[in-house]
Order: sequence, then C-alpha cells, then structure tokens
Amino acid sequence: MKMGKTYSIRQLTKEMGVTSRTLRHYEDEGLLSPERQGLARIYSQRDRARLMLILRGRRVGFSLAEIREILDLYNAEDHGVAQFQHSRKKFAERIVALEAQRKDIDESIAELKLALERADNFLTEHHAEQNPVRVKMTGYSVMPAAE
Amino acid sequence: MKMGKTYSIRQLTKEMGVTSRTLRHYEDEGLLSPERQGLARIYSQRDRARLMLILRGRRVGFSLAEIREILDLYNAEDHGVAQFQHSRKKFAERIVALEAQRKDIDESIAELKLALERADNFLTEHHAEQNPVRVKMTGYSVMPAAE
DNA sequence: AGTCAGCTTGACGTTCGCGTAAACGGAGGC
DNA sequence: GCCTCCGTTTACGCGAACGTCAAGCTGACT
Repeated sequence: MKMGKTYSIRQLTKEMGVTSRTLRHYEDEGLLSPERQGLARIYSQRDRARLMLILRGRRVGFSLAEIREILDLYNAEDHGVAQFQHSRKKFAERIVALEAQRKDIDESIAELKLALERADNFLTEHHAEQNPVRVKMTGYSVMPAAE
Repeated sequence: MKMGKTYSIRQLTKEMGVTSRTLRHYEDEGLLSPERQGLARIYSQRDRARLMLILRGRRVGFSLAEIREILDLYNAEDHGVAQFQHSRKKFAERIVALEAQRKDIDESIAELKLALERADNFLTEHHAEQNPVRVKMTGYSVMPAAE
C-alpha cells in the first residue's frame, strides 16, 4: 500500500490560488473525488494533478463539463478498443480546436502589438507635448472613420 | 462622402455565425452602434471589423467588458499623451496575459497529443482484439493509480 | 386589402461558475 | 470551559452572455 503525499483542502487552495468552495464545486461536478478521513477531505497526488489539469483547462476556456469529459476519457474503466477509438477521436478534436484558438491568440497578440507600436510612435514623436492629435488611418479598421 | 459597403443584420449574422440577438446584445453593451434606416440597423464596414474583433476576443476568453475597454482604447476621442500612455500600458498587459494563455494552450495540446499517441499505440498493438486492457503509468498522473 | 417575411423593442428565462451566508463539528491551546 | 481554527453541509444569490418568447411595425408582393 504505497501512500504518497497528501494535501488538506487548505494546502491545495493556497498552492493553486483557488477557494475551498471551488474545490468542493469541482467535487460536486465529479471532477475530483478526494478520500475522506471522517468528514474531512484528503487530497492525493493524483487529485492534485487532476486539479492542475482542471485549472489549466479553465484558463484555456474549457467548461467544467468539457473538462470532465476529458478526464473521463483518461479514466475510462472500460479500456476496450471501442473506448480507445472514441477517446482518440475526442482528443484529436480538442487538439484541432486548441490549435485554432492558438491562431486566434497569435492574431490578437499581433494586433495588440501594432496598437502598442502606434501608441509608442505617438509618444516618442509628441514627446512632452500635451495637445490632442488625430490619428490617420488607411483602409477599414475598428478605428473611428477619419474622413 | 465615401459610403462603403453596408450589411443588414441577417447578412452579418450569417457571415459571422451568430444570432441577431447577439448583435443586439453587443449593441446594448455599447460594443456596436450601427446606423439606422428608420428602425432597421445597417452595419458599416467598420461595424463589421469591430464585430470580428469582438468575436475573436470572445474566442480567446475576453469578457465583453474587457473587449469594450480595448475598443474604447482604440476609440478614445481624447488622443492626448496621457491617454496614449494609459492605452500603451493596457495593451502591454493584454499581450502578457495572452502570451501566458498561449503557453497554457501549448501545454494542453502537448498533453492531448500524448494521450492521443497512447490511444494509437494501444489500437495498433491490440489491433482487432476486444479484451479490455490496463494501462501502465509511471509517476504521478491524472490516470487512475495502477498499483 | 391581405398577408407574410423580416425587422423591431421589451422583458423574463437559462446556464455556468462559483460567492456567500448560515449553522454546525471536532481538535488544539490557554 | 472557552476560544480559535479548520473543516463540513445546505442552499440561496449573482453577473455574464445570451435564449426565448410576446407583441407590434413595415415594406413588398399578390
């Protein structure tokens, strides 16, 4: 019976920067299922690993339901061929979606960097000046029409 | 008075894959402000560009409030030095956040690719077989403990 | 004139991801 | 014994982002 390191709910919340309410909520949603000592929850390394995956999933925009689905794919008791085929497909879909999202992020970053450069140009040109200035734009843009 | 191409609400919803309710909601939130011909909304190229930015913002996880803030930064009537400095800072913050998110996405993709490979390995090994099989894991993982 | 599609404005409903009280149970220190 | 943490359950609340009616206007065809 190998028993690795365990964590109280407080330890985990502090380490991960979430509230205990959040952990209980994840448990209610079936994403975590820590052991119990009486009433108290006691989290294993595996629970901690799952939690990290959950939180990263949230950060990239997955719903808890989607995250549960992914965890269930890892977890499936029935590791038959059909299960693996299903999992494979789901994983592949997620990857495609994430790569699209990565593209969106790259584009957003690029656009923000452009905006940042424009601000910088303005600030270096009009170094200490205070008079408001209009920005000239070309083509269609989200900027106000400057006709 | 150059008047570019315009769009009805239906055209825009079809092109962008959103409902008219969504467009009206964005308008309520001050993210869009199309012209009117009588009652009917009539969207300009600029509205369309803003909408694309809004939708991409949503896809990368921005709230409508955050998106409005960004649009307002572009839009600010008062293009004084102080405004630009403020905008510059906000843009830089967004970029940092997005790059962190990009890291999360890359890690998620990597993890899913690993899972996919494992599934593939299983499927090629146990080619046509149907008997459930256990998976051996090393170290701590989200997978069930395989002691 | 009728009617029909397509637009409009309210306004209430829904889902998600927790927040936030209320009320209680040990365990340890003074 | 009492206080202070740390933990528990139950359960209502909330803001965000729309969905989903209901009801009315409007131009266009028949």
